[in-house]
Amino acid sequence: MLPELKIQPLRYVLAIVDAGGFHAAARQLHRTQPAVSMAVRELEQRLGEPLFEKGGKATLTPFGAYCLPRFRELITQHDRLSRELLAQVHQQAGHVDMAAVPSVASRLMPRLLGDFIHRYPELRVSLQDGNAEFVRRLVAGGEVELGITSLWQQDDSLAFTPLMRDAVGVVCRDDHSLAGRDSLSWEALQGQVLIRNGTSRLLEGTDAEPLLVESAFDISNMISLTAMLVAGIGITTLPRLAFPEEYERLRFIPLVDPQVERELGLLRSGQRSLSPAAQAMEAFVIESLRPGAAAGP
Amino acid sequence: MLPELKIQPLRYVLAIVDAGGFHAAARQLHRTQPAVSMAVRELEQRLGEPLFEKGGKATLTPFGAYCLPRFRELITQHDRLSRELLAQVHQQAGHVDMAAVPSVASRLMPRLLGDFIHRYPELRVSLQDGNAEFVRRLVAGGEVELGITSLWQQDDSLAFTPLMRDAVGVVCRDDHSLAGRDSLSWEALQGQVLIRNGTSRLLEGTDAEPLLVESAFDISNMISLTAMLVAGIGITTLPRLAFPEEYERLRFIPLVDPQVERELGLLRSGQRSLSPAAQAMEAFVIESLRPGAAAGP
DNA sequence: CCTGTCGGTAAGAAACCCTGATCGATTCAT
DNA sequence: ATGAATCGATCAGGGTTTCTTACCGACAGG
Repeated sequence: MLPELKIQPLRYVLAIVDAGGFHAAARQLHRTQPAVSMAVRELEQRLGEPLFEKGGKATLTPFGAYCLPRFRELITQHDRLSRELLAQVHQQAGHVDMAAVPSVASRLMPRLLGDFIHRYPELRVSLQDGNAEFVRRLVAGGEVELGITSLWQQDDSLAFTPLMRDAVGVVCRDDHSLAGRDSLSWEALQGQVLIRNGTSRLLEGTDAEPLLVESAFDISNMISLTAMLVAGIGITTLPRLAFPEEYERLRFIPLVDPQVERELGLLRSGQRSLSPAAQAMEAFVIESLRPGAAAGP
Repeated sequence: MLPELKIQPLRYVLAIVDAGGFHAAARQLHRTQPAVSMAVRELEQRLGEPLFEKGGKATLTPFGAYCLPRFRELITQHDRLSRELLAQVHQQAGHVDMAAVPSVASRLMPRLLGDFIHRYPELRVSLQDGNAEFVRRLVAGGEVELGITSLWQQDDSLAFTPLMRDAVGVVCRDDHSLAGRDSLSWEALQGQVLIRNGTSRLLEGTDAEPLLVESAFDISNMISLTAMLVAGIGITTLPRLAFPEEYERLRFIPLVDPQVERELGLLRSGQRSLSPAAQAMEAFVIESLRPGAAAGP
């Protein structure tokens, strides 16, 4: 029912009008004159009405004059779309939705995102933060394309690229009896008031696991946790990156027996592919946080 | 530089998404499945980025999801244009600019335009009126597509289709000495106070030409002319159609010696072709005002 | 394990679009 | 006038695009 208008013949019509003839148009279109003639005639009989007068010169019919601005409009919209998609593909435009665990979001991302938007000034980034499970769920559900987190359980539908290892240590106030140590073994912590937090599960399955059953509190909120530590109510364990260095009275002492680490990495969907902007972000993150390592599956 | 997006592959993408698969889409597009697959792949490599995930099912990539509404938008605009142009061609939409001499405009056009818009309810008409020279100039200059007028001088660049002959007669007040006659010869008018008007040139070149030199007035405005006639100041000659029948005191007496007629017809540009709407009007006018005559060159 | 459905691939056929040569008409200069 | 130049139209042909037919491998459900 509806005739399919192809873009190119419409361009020919515009060219004929503003070049003032079929020959001149053909020249500027890098086509031969018959190509232009035939394309126009094809278009005319598809519309069922001539666009140019038959006699001699290239003059628009009234119908042609009616069509002209509309052709121009459709071509403009086509070109706008084409340009826009190309910009997306070439990472000169676009948007990345991502998520990270709080320690990464607050300690690594500010610098990283600053560098990123310096490298890709046209791209936009949205960052959410939440615990590892939250990040995993956002990535798995497609609500964000990338997550930076530690991986608890294996998931075939998600792809995890390790970026860095983050050692767990003990955090206490500077006047605590352990505060002067360079390193600790788990036995030294026995009998201490241990405050559990969201990262304490890292100790599960290690020699230090017995400590967890002794812990009196379980505080997931970081502000509350630091408040309790500063108040000298107890001690806790945290990965190095999660240790809030802005509190002068808190000390971080590495745990060496057992050595416990979390592995931070980039999480993405295993089946869904990435938008061009997210591809740029993925490569940028890997390059930034894993210096001297090539990307690989 | 810019890739040319053809409309059809975009349609394929939409169909794949809302049919939920390549096979189903191919069915509803009346194509085979490989045709759809290949068209999509062609589009993908033209964009430089896949639209659908590779593995198994037909799932959009994030880039594909980004493209989808934009494809839909471009297709919508294409179809809107296509539909609109088709409506123009099929005379289901459009606009006719035309002009007519005052007698035609006031006596024939109201009825004719009423019938026309009843026949073509979607079309719109603009009508200007003015003397024959004015009408001719509008048509020649392309400001209107059609004129209904009498033709003074031949003009190769204009096409004139005769519609009706309009006999000239004498107009006088009902108490005038000639008012009772059924017909008149020019000699009977000698010695009368003759008022010239815009149509008096019709008498030039006829036996009645001597009357013109006797005329005391030359009044082009119709209101003024009728006022003078009603006041009994003189008589005039007018074509039948230009005789203002709404004035009860005025009489029209046919001039039979010589028989003078003007030929009213449809005027259009000889080189410029007509818009579809104007074509409809042209045919309608010819059919309405020249009953029982087929259209000719 | 077989079977139906999915999408991808290969080869040939049809349609499409372009080129090169040529034509008739018009215009312009001689 | 008449010949040259330029205009757009036309036609045969070949190269590309885009379809169809036939077949493949992957996967899911009975």
